[in-house]
Amino acid sequence: MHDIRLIRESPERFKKGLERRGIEYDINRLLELDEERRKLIQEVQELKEKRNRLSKEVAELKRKGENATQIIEEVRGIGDRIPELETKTDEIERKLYEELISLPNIPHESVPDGKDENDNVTVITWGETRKFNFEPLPHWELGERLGLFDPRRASKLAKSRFVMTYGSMAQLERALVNFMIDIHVKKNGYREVLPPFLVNEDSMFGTGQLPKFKDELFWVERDNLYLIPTAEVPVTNIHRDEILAADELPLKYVSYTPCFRREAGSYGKDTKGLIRVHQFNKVELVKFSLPETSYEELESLVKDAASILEALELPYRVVLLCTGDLGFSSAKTYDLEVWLSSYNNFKEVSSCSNFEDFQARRANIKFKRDKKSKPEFVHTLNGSGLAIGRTVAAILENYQTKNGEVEIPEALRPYMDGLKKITAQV
RNA sequence: GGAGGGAUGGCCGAGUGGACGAAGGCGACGGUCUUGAAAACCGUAGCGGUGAAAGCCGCCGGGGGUUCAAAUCCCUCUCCCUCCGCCA
Repeated sequence: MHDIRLIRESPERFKKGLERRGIEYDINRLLELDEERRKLIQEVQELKEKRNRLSKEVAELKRKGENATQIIEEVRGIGDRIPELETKTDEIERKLYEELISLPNIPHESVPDGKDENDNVTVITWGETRKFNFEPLPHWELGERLGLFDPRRASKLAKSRFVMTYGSMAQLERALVNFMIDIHVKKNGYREVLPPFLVNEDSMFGTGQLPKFKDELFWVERDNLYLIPTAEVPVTNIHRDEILAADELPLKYVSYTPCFRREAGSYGKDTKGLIRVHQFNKVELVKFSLPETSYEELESLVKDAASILEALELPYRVVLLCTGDLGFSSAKTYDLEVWLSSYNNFKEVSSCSNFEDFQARRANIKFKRDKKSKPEFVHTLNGSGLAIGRTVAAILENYQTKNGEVEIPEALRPYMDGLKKITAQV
């Protein structure tokens, strides 16, 4: 959400920011509403001031036992006008608010201009993509042939786009969760948190999923709760409506949760395997930062996420999203993409973003530089560290052997009871 | 699901429609004292809006109402707690 005062101060900057996202927006509408709102507020304030003053006189007279009917009559007239003006003010404020919450964040200056994902910029490529001396299988075929991947029965249990794994493939998933959390806690200095998987409307609003992206969410109507689409939602909202101390920043959390996404409008895309499903596991990194260091924090967030891929020796690249591909709440985003032979391409396993104060303003998360100073909004950041299902897919495809088995990356073996290879029905 | 009880500042906790942004305590911060610390004593402190500023306005869970005037009265919603039932 945007700050109307900043827009008022530098409307051109704001307008250009939206234009970079390809949004033509009539900014004057905002400025007019703002103007009108402030005029009304001042008028109401003056009336209230008068009413308060006269009411005090009434109290004074009554205490002395004197007659106050004359003043009471006078104040009554003022009192009648106030609700009228307040209704008008509320109406305008509502309109202004609706506008402000519906506009996406402004891209950071370092974000390249572009129309869509084709204009994204690759900034790092790491590792060699594997050359196979046999025809490699996609991960879903590997999994099914091994008898460890069962999307058909998962559809029977729930619906299509749900998946199920058995045995060492299920264990691999669980191992990856522990492996990733351990690294982020022990090496990267994050604090582990296990949050609720269902959250209320306020939380969904705070991180920007509501009201715009309701169709993407699973909703439990009876209790008016939403299944989280990412741990970003509960974890960022941990500090909703709080004022933090500057010396406790940055706050760094790591969180494992399942994620639930309706994937509305993605019919026919990535229909096979673990790439696009309604429920998947993810380890998420969330930071609360000082405004002046948030872009350094973004860089280290990317490194933290990438350290997992390096530990697993999976080839990846880091892509800087262009203005046209940037998410609604983000000011700057790097995607980490892992090599998948089935796609003959890199596929996103992590998305690391700096939201600046966009979410903090929605969720009302502030900090104070010291006791006396005025509260300011923090900057929030998050990134997957990593998406588990897609990492499983990447391990299967990158570590497959000629006979359709899968080697387990060295670093992961301690988490797999020392198992070196996934074989049929294990 | 049934019955009852609550929601006041960072925390605890008073509050008779008018002197209440709100007693008192704890905690916090600054100072005095001290070699240092503790104790004691003195002092300072909420959030938002509006305004160039002084100031003004609003905020006692949310929303609405009564009144010249609401933390206080009325309506409504939400959340929390206790007991019973169910349950990993």
